[in-house]
Amino acid sequence: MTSEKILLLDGNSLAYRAFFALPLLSNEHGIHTNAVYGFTLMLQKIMEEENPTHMLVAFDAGKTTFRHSTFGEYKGGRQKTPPELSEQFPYVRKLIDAYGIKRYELEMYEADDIIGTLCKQADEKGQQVIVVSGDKDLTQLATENTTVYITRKGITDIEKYTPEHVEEKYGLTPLQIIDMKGLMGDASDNIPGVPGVGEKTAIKLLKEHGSVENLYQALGSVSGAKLKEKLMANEEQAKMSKVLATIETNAPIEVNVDDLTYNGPNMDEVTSIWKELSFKTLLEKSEHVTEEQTTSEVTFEILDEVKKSILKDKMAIHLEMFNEQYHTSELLGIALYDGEQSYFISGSLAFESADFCEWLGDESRRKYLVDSKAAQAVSRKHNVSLLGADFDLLLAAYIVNPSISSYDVSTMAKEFGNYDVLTDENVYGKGAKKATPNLDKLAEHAIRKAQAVWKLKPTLEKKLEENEQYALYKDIELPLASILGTMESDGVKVDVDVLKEMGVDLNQKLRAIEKDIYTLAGQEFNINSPKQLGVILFEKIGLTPLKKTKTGYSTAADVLEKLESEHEIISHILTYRTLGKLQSTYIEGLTKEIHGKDQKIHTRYQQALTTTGRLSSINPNLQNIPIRLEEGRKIRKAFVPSHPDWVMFAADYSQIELRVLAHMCEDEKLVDAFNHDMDIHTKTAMDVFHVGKEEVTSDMRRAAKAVNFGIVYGISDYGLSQSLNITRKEAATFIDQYLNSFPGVKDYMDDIVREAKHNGYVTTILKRRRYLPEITSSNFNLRSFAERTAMNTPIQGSAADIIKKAMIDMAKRLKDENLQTKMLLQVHDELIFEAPKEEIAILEKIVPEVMEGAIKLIVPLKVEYAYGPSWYDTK
DNA sequence: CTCTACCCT
DNA sequence: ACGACAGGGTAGAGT
Repeated sequence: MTSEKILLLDGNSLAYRAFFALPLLSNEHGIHTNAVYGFTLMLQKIMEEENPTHMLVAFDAGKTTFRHSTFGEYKGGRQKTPPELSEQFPYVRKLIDAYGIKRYELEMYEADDIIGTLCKQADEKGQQVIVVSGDKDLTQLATENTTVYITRKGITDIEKYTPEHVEEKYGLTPLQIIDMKGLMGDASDNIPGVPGVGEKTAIKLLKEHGSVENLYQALGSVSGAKLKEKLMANEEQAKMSKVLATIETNAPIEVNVDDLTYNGPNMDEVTSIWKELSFKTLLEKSEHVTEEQTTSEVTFEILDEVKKSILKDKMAIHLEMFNEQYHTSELLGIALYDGEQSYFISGSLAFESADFCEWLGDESRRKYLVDSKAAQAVSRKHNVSLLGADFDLLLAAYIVNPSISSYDVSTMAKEFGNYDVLTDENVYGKGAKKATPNLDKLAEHAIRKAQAVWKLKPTLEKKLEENEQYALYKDIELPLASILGTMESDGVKVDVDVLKEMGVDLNQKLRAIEKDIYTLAGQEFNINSPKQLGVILFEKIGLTPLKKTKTGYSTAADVLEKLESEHEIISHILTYRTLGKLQSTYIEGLTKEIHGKDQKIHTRYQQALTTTGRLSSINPNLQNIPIRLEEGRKIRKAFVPSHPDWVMFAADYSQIELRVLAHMCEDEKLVDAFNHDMDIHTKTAMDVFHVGKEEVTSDMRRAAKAVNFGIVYGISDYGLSQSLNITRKEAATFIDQYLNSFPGVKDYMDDIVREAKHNGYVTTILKRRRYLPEITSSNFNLRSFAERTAMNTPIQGSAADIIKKAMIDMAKRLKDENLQTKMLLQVHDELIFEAPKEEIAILEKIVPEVMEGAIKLIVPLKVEYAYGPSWYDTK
């Protein structure tokens, strides 16, 4: 016989525990979810750890139980179950059913009694049982075969009561727990016990006499007159209390242990409940663990070569890579699907076929792809240009909803109703275990992706049309993908020697500062460890901690700056941090990313990641190369043109976000300021402080600048007070003054929040959307965040729209003018090119022209540019 | 893997 | 009273 393990759960008790252990969470429909959530977490954890073969969740049925006939006031005076909890019980039950777990309740009996009865049955047969509850009373059920798990604070933290553990904790046997309850009573169940006898006395008495009955027989020998008197006066009550505390082990239940077989969950049902309740974390996790997701079968052919006859005018094609770093990753194979037939060809074999390469480069033969930028980059690596990319699943899904958490094909397919793609993790494994599966499995996986692309195309295109986003998708994102791919493949040249020299210099400086710090601290320690540093500064040296983090003292730069005058060590630490950051992230980090073949860095732009429509840059991130401080800015000297006698040419939009704001809110003064090309921060200072241009001090301008930034981000007095280092009150006054000075801005902010509440989303100039379900939340934080997002996203997102359009226009213009100039980088409001010197003159004309003309606003766009022998010199 | 810190627009 | 300004990426420490 296989070893059986029976898990019995006290549903009511656990739901109560979860409810009070967790904050009152609720989903977007206002249904409270904390008890269900906590219950689920606990359930998941315990099932994973115990692997039970049998399971049951017992519930209390109704208010009256057989115990009430013994004692009418049993459980009297108990608080009514809060409605926020009651409303969750149906979900708990639904969830248990979805998990395929039996549940049971019985008129007149409590969950304890059902559990007790089943325990006894199982125990008699010698079966292993685990009881889970939040109620310590159940520890009386512990036996050699039965362990009782009681939740401690929280819900997943568990204390395991074996008879030994009971003995250890109380010095009693599990059955004596009942006697203990009889003597001491239980306030929560309104069991009286003997007044004046608490846990300590009860245990002492029971150690001596063994049970309530024996105690009363030997009452004479009890020491202490007062105690004896109390016991004597309450004999009946003590005996009744013991009866009340006794869990019934012979309840007339209609289930028996064999009915409780557990066969695993119906994950579809479980996840659909999770979805209903918005359990995002669990949903995400489940995608990683789900083992058997896929259902339908696929038939396919594995080819050794690509024949012309299989290549159609419209095909889904997927290039399966080992990892997402497609510039360096191995191409594992190519899947093709024409709506009927599926093919797979291993590795880069396909590129050996002239027919295939010709088909790939034929614009009139339409390709449907998962990620056209990656596919184009890989093709380019094989010296073929992929043309005719007609559908890009990644981009389409991103435009439809930029908040989707992950853009692997499996997730996207699921999001839009196709469940037939496995996750990459599922196929390859994760972490150190990641490996390419056998050919059949690999082919099937790739083909499922190609098929998903084919099947999802109409769904997504329809959705894009409905949302009036087809143009954004087709005329902006899709062509931009090709341009970005080219920029990535072209890469930017880096002069390693410049980095190396800086590295040596930095290293020297770091060693010196390190020594100073150790001397000042009086000991050596790891300066890079905030924990160790905190101990040194705030315990050893005795500085006053101004701020704390979750885990200890905050040693963040803004905190340390305030302490700078207190001790000499602080400024050294700040310098050490600055230089250390340059060394590790930029000198060492960038050096690692230089490709040996061409001495270039090929970053990857993530085109479907940010919720606002911006790009992001990884491996490495070239959008955060230092500029603010001169020491860091020097890093830019390493970024050079890839040909001698060429220059770096950089152009950036001036105040693009504030111009977008002016366009959208149509505030008279703001629009006017840009139409007259005024210094916007000075102008703001003039209006907010009611002074003339000449009277604006540098502090006033600085404050105005911070307010302008704040406005763009969806301002709060707290945020502004932080950036200006002023009190919240002062910040609030500033904001009020600003909004009074620019009433159009105030109206815009109010309107956009109202619009977001009404539609559930906000949009940018090119109809990019961001959904904000939390805008109606009753949780202050969630709602406030959504409100700020509503104000910020149209501004940041529209600015992103503009530069994306500019990049497309720019690429076309460079081609039309037959220039050699290459667009290399995009840094949100800035484009960086490399150009032969002869082309500088024309760039000076066309770059501003194209960028400023990308999208017409009611205020002009302004572009500034500079060029020089390195990126550093483009200032 | 999470946290802290710090770099950018 | 509480919370605590938008969007990102990377490195190092410590669990």
